[in-house]
Amino acid sequence: MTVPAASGAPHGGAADEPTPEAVQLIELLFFAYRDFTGDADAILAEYGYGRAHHRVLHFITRYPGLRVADLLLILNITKQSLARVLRQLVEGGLVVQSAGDTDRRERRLHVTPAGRALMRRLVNAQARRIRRATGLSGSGADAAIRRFLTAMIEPETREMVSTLLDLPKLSKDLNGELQP
Amino acid sequence: MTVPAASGAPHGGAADEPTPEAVQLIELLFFAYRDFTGDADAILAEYGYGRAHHRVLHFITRYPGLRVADLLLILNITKQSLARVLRQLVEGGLVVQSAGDTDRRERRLHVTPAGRALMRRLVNAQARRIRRATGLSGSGADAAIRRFLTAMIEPETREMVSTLLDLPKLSKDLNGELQP
DNA sequence: CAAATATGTCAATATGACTGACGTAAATTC
DNA sequence: GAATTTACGTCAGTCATATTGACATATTTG
Repeated sequence: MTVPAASGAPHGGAADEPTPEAVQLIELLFFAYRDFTGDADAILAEYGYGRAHHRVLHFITRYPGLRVADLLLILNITKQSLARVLRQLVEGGLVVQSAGDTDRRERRLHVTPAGRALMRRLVNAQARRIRRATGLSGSGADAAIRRFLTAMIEPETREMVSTLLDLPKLSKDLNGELQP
Repeated sequence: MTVPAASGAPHGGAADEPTPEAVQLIELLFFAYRDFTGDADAILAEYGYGRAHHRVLHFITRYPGLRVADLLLILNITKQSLARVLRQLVEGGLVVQSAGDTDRRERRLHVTPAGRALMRRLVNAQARRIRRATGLSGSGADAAIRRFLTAMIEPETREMVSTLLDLPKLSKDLNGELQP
C-alpha cells in the first residue's frame, strides 16, 4: 500500500476535505510570499533594518499621523515589540514623533524625507513584482485577486483593512477613526 | 512643494511608478498571509511547535522520502536551522528517518501516523480558509489566483515549484529529481 | 483629586534564523 | 586501496523578532 498522498487524506471523505487545488494554493502562497518579502528584505539589509521596520514604516507612510495604539492594532503585536523597532526608526531619522494636537499624550507618527526615500525604494521593488504578476495573470485578474486576498483576511480584521484601504485620503485627520 | 522622493520620480514620472492598485495589493498580501498562517499557528501552539515545524512537516508529508538536502533547497534555509526543528519532530514522533536504499548516507524522511494527524488538522484549517476565499471570488477565479501567485514567485524558484506541484505522484521515487 | 488612558521601559524568555568550524560515515574517484 | 567528495550532524555564538509581566510617567477625564 502506497503512502497516502498530499494531505494524508484517504480521499473521498468528509465534505470538509481539502481539495487538491486548495493544497496547491497553500504551497503557492508560501513561495509567493517568501519571494515577495525577499525583494524588500534585500533593500532593508543595506540599512541594517528588518521586516518589522518595513511594516512600521509602511503604515506610517501610508497613514501619516498614526498613533502608536493604532499601529499596535494594525500590526497585532505588543507595544514592547513595537518599541525597539520604532525607536530605531526614530534614531535612524526615518520617523518623527510629535505630541497630538488635542491630546498631548499621543505620539503622532510621521515619516521624514529619508523615511520616504527608503519606502519608495521598497514599494517600487514590491510593486514591480506585483504589476508583473498581475500583468501575467490577464486583464480583470486584478479584481479577482483583490477579492481573493480580501476574503482570506479574518472577517473582523477585514473591516479594519477595508477602512484603511478605502480612506487613504483621510490620513491627515484619522483621529480615532481607525477602530471605533 | 513636496519632498523629492527616493529614486527620483515625484509622481507622474517614470513608467516604473507603483500603481495605487499594486500598493493596495501589498497591504492585502500582508494581512491575508498573516491571517492565513494564523490558522496554523493556533493549532501548532497546542503542540508546542511553530511555523518552522509546519513547513518541514508539510513538505515531508507532501513528498514522502524527501532527503534533508532537498528540504534545505526547498525551504532555502541552512542545515543548522533545519536541524533543531527536524530533531524535535523526530523526538516528538511525527517524523521518522531511514537510510536511503541505494545511498545509505541519505536520511529519507517520512511522517508517522501522528504526523499525518497533525498535518490533517493544519491543512483542513488552511484549506477551509482558501476554499472560502476562492468561493467568494467567483468561478474561474481559482486559475487566475494560481497564475498570480505563480508569477509572484522568483523565476528560478518557480521552476522548482512547478516541478513540485506537477509531480506530486512521483513522491515515492523522487530520487534526486528535485534539482538536477 | 482620583481614575482611566497613551505611551514608555526594564527584565526575562522563546523562536527561528544566521555564520563558522569541525566530525563521521558512506560513496566516488584516482 | 587510499584519497576525496558527499550527506548529514553538531557545537558554539550571534541576531532579529516576538512574547509575558511589572512598573513608570504624563495627561486627560470624571
